[in-house]
Amino acid sequence: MSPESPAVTIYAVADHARVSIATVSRVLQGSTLVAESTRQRVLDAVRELDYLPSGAARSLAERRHHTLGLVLPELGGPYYAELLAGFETRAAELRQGVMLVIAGNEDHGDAVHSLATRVDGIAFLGTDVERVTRSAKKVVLIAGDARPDVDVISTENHHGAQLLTEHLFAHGLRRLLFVGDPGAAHDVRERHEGFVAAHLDRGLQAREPVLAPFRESDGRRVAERIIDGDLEADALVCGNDELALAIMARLMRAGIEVPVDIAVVGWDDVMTARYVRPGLTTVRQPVRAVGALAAERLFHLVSGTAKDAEQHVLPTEVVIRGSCGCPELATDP
Amino acid sequence: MSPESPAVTIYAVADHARVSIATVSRVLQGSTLVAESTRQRVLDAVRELDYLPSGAARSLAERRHHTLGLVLPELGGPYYAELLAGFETRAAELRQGVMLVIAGNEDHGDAVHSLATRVDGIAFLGTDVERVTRSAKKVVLIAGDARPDVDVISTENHHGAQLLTEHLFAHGLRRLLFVGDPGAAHDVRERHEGFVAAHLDRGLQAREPVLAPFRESDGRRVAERIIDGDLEADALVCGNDELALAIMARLMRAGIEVPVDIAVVGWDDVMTARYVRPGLTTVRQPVRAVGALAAERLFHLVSGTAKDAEQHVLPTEVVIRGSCGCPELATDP
DNA sequence: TTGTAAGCGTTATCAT
DNA sequence: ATGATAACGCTTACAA
Repeated sequence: MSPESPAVTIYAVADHARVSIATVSRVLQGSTLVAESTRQRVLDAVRELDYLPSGAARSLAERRHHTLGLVLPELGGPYYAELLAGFETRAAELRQGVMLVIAGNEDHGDAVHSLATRVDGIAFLGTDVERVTRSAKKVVLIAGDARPDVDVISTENHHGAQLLTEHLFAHGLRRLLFVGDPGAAHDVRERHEGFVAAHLDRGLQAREPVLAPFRESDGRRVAERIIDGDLEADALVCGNDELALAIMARLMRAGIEVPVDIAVVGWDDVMTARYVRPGLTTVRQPVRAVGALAAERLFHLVSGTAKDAEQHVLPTEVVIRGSCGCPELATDP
Repeated sequence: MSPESPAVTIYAVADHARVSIATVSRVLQGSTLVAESTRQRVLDAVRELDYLPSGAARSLAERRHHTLGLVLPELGGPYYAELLAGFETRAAELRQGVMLVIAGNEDHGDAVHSLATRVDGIAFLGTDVERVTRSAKKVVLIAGDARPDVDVISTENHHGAQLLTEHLFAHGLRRLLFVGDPGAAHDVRERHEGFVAAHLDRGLQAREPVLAPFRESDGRRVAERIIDGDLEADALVCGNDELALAIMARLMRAGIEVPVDIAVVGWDDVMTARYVRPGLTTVRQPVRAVGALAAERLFHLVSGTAKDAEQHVLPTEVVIRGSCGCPELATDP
C-alpha cells in the first residue's frame, strides 16, 4: 500500500500465525505434513498480511527459476506473435514463467546475457548457434539449422516449396523467380532449395533468386523492377506473404493482372492472404505448435527429463487460392 | 557443458582470480574503485570459467528484480503484438527484463500471482482494477477505466469515434449501426459513447448496438443478418477491423456493394485494412507508444521516480479509405 | 584498493 | 507435527 512499507516476508507470516517459518514454507509448498488447524492459521495470516513470496529467494534456494526465455528477432507480422502465444501457453501449463527479449533492439547482446541469468533455459529464433551454445544454459533452436547436438524445432520448408513450385509448373508457367534472401535465414534457404529442386525434377535450371528483405517496401521495389521490364517472369515465388502481398498490390496498381499476367505465391498464410483478391496462394505453418513444442522441449531439458537432443520438423500445408492461377473458391473469409 | 556440472559461482571466479568475492562483484558492477590489473584478472577468470551470475541471488540481495510484468488477455491480431513490442523495447532501453503472461489461458489467476513474485511491477491490459490493485506491487493499467489512484495509459476513443461517425453523416448516411459489445471492454464502450455523442450533436438518436464479439466468425454472422434483411443500415461502425473486414467480405460475396449499398468502418488499422478493396476506413492508435509508455511509467513507479499516479490518453487518427464512401486514394500499399 | 562479514527471503535437513 | 538452522549466491557496509 504505502510506497515504502517494508515487504511482508515469510517471517512476518510466521509471527502472525505463531509458527516457525519452516511451517509457513511447508503450507505454501502444499506439504501434507501439517496439521489442518495450523495450516488454516497460516493461510489466514497470508491473506491478512497480503503476503507475496519473493521469487528471487525461492529461486535461489531451489536453484530453479521456473522461467523459460524466448529470444525473437522482432515482433512484426503474425508469425512471431503466434509463436510466442504457443510458447507462453505451453509454458503456463507447465507452470513456467516466460521472459521475452527482442533481439532486434540495439543492445540485445546485453539483454540476452542478462536474460540468461534469470531463466533456466532459452529458446532462440534466428540466431546463430555458436553464440548461443556456450551460454551454459539449456537451449533450443527454432527454425534453425539442424545440428545433432542441440534441440531444433522447425517446419517443413523444402518439400512445401517444392510442391508449390511444381504447382506453378502444372499451371504451364515456366519462367519462375524466387523472391527473398536465402542467406538471411535458414528457413528461407530451405524454401529456395525446394524451389531449385522442383526445377531439377523437370530438368530445368532455376534462375538466381531476387534478393529482397521481408518488408513491404522491398516488395514494392521488386514490383517496380518488373513493371519497368527490368525483371521478367510469369510467376513469383516469394519468401513470405508480406512480400508477396506488397508485390501483388503494386503490380495490380500498375495494371498488371495477377494471376493472368503473372502468378504470385507467398509463405505463412497471414490474415490478409485470404482477404485480398485474388486470394494469395501460400503455405501454412503450424506456428503455434512450434512455439508450444519449443517450450515443451526446453522444459524437459531443464528438468533433466530429456535424454538426448531431438530434432523436430513439423509439417506444412500448401493453401491454394487464386493468385497462382487456380479458380478462386468463394468459401474463404 | 556436462549435464550436471555444478554451476560456476562468484566464489569460483574469486578463487580463480585470487581475489575476494567482493572484488569480483565490484568489477561486475562496474565500480571504479578497482585496480585495473585486478579488474583484468577478474574479467579473464569470468571468461575462462564462462561465469554467469545468478539473477536470483542478485535480485535477492538488491531487492529488485529489474523485471517488468505484462499481462495480456490474448495475443491474436496485431494489436497486442505491437503493444508488447513497444513495451519490451522501452523496457530493454531501461535495462529491465520482461515477463509475459497471457491471461486467457485457464489458470491465469495462478500465473499472475506467480508473476507478481518475480517482477517489480505489472502492466495489465483488460483486467478489472480491483483484482489487481491489492497485489502490493506497482501497477499500471492499459486501455482501462480512468481511476485517479492508479496509472492508466489509454488512447482517445470517444473523440475518434465521434469524428468517424460524423464523417459518415457527412456522406449523407443516416441509418448507422454500431457493431461490437460496449460491455466487453472499456475502450469499446468509449467508442460506442462517441458514436452516440455524434448522433446527439445532430439531434439524432443512436440505435441499440449490435452486440458481437471481435471474431471473424461473429462478423460473418452479423453480415448474414443484414443479407437476410434482419438488420437494416446504410453504414456500420465496427468495434475493430477484424469485425469490419469479415462483415465486408461476407457482404460483398452476397453481392452487396461496399460502400455503395452500405458503408463499413473499423478500428485499429490492421495490415489487411489497406490491402482490401475498397480500403477500410478506420482509426489508427499509437499502440507501440502505449506499450512503451506503460513500461516507462512502470519503471518510474518501481524506481520511486514517479510522484503521483498519472493518466495518459494518447491521440488517435482517423484513416480515410474507400469503405466509408470516399474516393479511394491509390497511394496505399 | 581490497577483504570480511552481515544480510537478502526462501527451501530443506536435521532434530525434537 | 513442528522448530532451528544451514545453505543458496549475490551486494554492500564497514574495516583494514
